[in-house]
Amino acid sequence: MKQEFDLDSFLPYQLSVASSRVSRAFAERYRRDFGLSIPEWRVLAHLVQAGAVSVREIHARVDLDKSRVSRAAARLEAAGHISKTPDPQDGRLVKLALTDRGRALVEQIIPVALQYQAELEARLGNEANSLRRALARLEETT
Amino acid sequence: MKQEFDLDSFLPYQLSVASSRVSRAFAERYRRDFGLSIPEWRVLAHLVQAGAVSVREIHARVDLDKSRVSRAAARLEAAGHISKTPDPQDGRLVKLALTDRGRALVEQIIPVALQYQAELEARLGNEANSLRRALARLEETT
DNA sequence: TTGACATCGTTGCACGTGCAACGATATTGA
DNA sequence: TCAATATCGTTGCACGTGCAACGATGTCAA
Repeated sequence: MKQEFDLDSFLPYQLSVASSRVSRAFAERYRRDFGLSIPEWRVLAHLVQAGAVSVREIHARVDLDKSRVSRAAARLEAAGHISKTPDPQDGRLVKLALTDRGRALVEQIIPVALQYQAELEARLGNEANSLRRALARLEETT
Repeated sequence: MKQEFDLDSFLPYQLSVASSRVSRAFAERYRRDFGLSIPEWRVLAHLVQAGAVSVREIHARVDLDKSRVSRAAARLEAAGHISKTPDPQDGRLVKLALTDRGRALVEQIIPVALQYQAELEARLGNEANSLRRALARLEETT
């Protein structure tokens, strides 16, 4: 039997290509405007909604290896965007929290992020909600 | 005004997480069973449907930087899965082609790939086609 | 109390990647 | 004809990442 296989219609490939293009474009935007990498942006975005939180928690919630979180946090601290303080209850934990400067930065980025999302949704048209549903389904069944 | 932002419902983030999980799981499968990386798999998959083809062409068609294609091709040649021959018409081009051994390998991988895709589609249920449509829409509007 | 084990965050290391530069070859235009 | 320019594939390099190992701290059971 003849082997038929079309990479272009292979779902994992389509997903990977779409994702890397979207990420690259978005990453370029906030790298240029704010000097941030993707892990740094994820850490900030989580802190703004979760308050003071440990590296471990971010690692678990945001799909980043703990070493990535650790290094992102180190850079963010060096830039004055977050503070790192040992947890008084549990000396193993390090609490990360936004500084005022960091919060101001995040509040600049969020509108840019939302606008980029809106551009994506405009490109997707009525498929936008389908995409969200499908991705949510994948998330649930992991 | 209070800033509201939920990373979990941010589309680029959802897309990135879903994609990296799918890719990681799939990559692990054919790394373990066949010793292949993602770029190598893409090169093989393209060769099986396109015949003898240049590095440049694969680079353009398969969303891989040409250095990645070049290195993947070097490894595949070392493993005896493809041949690299200079194009007689244009000395700058290198034609890549599957060897018999490479073709036999690809014919082993394809069923595994299709099965993994089927598992994904099973998880997605009736959202599978939505996802395909949405990804196609993103592809078109790039 | 204390020893074994678990968890946290950091770090060393190997590796893959993106990007730019390079030599080699082709093409183009004067 | 030949100099300028473009294209192709490879490679050097800097950098980010995943993984494992580590020291420090905490937990738990004997």
